[in-house]
Amino acid sequence: MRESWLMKNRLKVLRAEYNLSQADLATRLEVSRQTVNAIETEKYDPSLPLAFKIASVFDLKIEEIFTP
Amino acid sequence: MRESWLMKNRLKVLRAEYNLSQADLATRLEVSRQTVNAIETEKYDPSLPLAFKIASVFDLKIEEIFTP
DNA sequence: TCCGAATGTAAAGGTTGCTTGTCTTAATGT
DNA sequence: ACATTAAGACAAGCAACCTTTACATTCGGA
Repeated sequence: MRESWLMKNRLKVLRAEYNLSQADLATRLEVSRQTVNAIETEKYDPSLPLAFKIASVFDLKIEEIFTP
Repeated sequence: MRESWLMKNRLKVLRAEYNLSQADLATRLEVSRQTVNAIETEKYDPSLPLAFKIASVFDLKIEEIFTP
C-alpha cells in the first residue's frame, strides 16, 4: 500500500447543492457511478484530469473541493 | 492506450525560475527523479496528491501549473 | 407496505502512476 | 582529456485508479 494519506473532499455536499445523484455526476464526468462513489467515500483519490473535470462541473478551483 | 489528452504543465519553466534540478525537485516532492522527468516531458500526469505537493513547492494553485 | 431510486460494496480485469536500476548523451569545468 | 552533473530514455514490477457486472441496503413517496 502507498502511504495513502487520502485527500478530503466536499463532493457529497456539492452534489447535494446541485441536486445531483452519484449517477448524474458520473454521467457528467464520463466515469462510472462506482468511481464517483469511491471518491466520495474516500476509497481513493481521483486522477488529476478527473479532478479538473469535477472542479469544472461545480465551477470551483480544485483546492476548493479537495484538501490534503 | 488511453486517448491520452495529457495535461500541459509549466514545470520546466518553474524549475528554471527556482534554479532547481529535476533531482532537487524530486527530493522536495519525495518522488523519484524519473517521476519528475516523466511529468515534465508529459509522459503521464501526476496523481492529485503529487499535484498538490508540486503546487505548494512553487506556491501556486494547481490550475496555475497544469492545464487540460 | 411496496416500489423504485439512490447508495454502498465487492470481485475481476485493464490502464496509469511511480518505483528502482541501468544506459546514453550533452554541457560544464578542471 | 577527463570527471562531474543534468537530463532523457527504457524496462520490469508493484500500487493506485477506473471499469464492468452484480448484489445488498437504505430511504422516501404513493
